[in-house]
Amino acid sequence: MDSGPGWELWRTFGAVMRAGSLSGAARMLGLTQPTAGRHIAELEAALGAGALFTRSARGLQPTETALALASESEAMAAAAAALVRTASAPADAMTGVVRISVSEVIGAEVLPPILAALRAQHPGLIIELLLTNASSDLLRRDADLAIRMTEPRQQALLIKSVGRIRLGFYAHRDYLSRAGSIGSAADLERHAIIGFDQDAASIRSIEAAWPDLPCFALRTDNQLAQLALIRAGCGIGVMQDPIAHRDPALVSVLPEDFQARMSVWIAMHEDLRSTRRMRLVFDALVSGMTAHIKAGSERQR
Amino acid sequence: MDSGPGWELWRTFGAVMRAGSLSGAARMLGLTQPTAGRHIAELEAALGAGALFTRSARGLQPTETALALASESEAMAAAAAALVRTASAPADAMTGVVRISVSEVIGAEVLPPILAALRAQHPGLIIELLLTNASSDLLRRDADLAIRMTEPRQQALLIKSVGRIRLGFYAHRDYLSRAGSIGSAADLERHAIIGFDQDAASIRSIEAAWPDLPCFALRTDNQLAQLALIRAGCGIGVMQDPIAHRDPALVSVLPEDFQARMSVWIAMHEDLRSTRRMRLVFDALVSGMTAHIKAGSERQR
DNA sequence: GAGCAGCTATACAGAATCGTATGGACAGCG
DNA sequence: CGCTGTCCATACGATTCTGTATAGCTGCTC
Repeated sequence: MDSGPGWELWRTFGAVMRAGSLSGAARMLGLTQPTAGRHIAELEAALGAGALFTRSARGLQPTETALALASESEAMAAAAAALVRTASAPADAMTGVVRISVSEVIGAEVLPPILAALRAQHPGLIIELLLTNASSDLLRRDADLAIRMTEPRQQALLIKSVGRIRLGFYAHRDYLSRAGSIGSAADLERHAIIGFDQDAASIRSIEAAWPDLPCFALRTDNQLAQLALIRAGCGIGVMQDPIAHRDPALVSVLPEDFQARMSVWIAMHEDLRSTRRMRLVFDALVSGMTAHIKAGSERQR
Repeated sequence: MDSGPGWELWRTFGAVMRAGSLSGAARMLGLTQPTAGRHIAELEAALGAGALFTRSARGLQPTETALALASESEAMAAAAAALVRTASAPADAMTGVVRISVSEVIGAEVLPPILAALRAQHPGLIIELLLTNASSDLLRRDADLAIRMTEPRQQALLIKSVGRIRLGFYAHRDYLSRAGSIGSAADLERHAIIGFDQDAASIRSIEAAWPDLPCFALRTDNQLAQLALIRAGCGIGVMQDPIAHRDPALVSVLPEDFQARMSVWIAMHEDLRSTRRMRLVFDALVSGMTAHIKAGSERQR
């Protein structure tokens, strides 16, 4: 039985794909360039599917065959990383690594206090935050846990719905006193709206929710920057109610005309159920996010 | 940057998990027992999460920590196997390995002629058939393509619906002439019904479709055995119309009272789109299954 | 209880792998 | 144009890893 080429070869293959050169890959992995070169040569010989790369003096360029392997190679790397995480502590311990995938806003604005409380109780926990708006793959184990705004419809995932976050338009009161307050939606024409730049999906969802919105005056795809712009009094933008309500200087704009809700789920791979720290963090995220959503329904005093 | 333990160590870890012993794992991988033992020891040292196995004179028993790693380890092995498959030929060639996951009935009764025609056109294709009724994981790449009877609701999958297969009750004419023909559903009480033994999901779906069915007289979870029993004249059972119609000796029983439809999808991982042979087999499955379903709507002559 | 079969652990020699050192090629820059 | 930085390919010595051989343990069978 031929069990294929050595797995170490696949590791350097992945590194070469990402680095674009043997030397770069060797630096990544703590090897030397000749070793990386030997690995690739051995891999090509073992596969017998022709060359994987075309060598040049400024690096290795992947052939079509190598490109077809790219995503699968990353999946293997993700699996290896997940193994290391899961094995970072005994399964029944409250120590070790947990990797959480969340959106930028949640990760920067909502999670820190939740995680702080969690780590105060369990100092051995190590949290890795993967801040990305593109939903990374839980099944592929790019992360152990995830907070999702779209319902994960996949088997093999442990899912808990925690409610819906209210969204609204907000502006700093200094901005409003400067640019003039707003009585009706028609007044928005005179105002600076903060929105997205190129993120087509977000733009479309905003347009779907509020079709008669004037076009964005300030554009960025970075949602944290949007929040900062609002707080700095640059204009009017979309904000989660619970986040806005923390700052008394932020004023809700046309709360009747512009509101939306965003459902929130916490998801975890089923296999992690028996790993105690994963379950612990899962429960902490559920209760923390529930509290966060609840805070949004109360106005600041 | 510490990039974790060597991937080869994970490979022997997986083998030890499956074999239950160092010696068995070594035989699987073409290594020797001392090497396997060294690998595990090195892995335990590298992870620092305590022992992965408790050694005994009759093998290695996984600890809870090791059990938590089992499924992820298999995912890594699946990724490695998928890499070997994808790299078994140049991406633009019509040769190489394609692994298909299908149900036992489809795999044994429907696919063979489709695959025969395909291989006649492209002799370089190597087909691996994974016959399992439990839907294996496409995202985890246990297989490259799959024929599914439930709609795959996952991103990153290329899905094509090919229609619905009609199901009905059938019996061999010899059986009916021996046991008496059937005029109404009440007559079924006197007859031998072929059905499932322990497969709770299948039993429930049958009961949902035909609530007033007498209990099964002949039981097996192996659907191929069910077909064989029907063909041998043992009794009445559920059969796909297109399969039944091939054999003039099979007679439809109460076609008005007992009928159902089973939707069929062909699914493939998105990443394989650019691999030409995968696309080829995908298209062949689509057209082949479409033809199969169409054949079910015509009675045999 | 002796014998057998299966397993793990250890010692040591051989083989495969790796790193160092070097040469050659190419692109960017002053 | 020459210099520099980066890259790949090759040769050779050192290290690491692997396999063989052996001892010890356990459970089963006769």
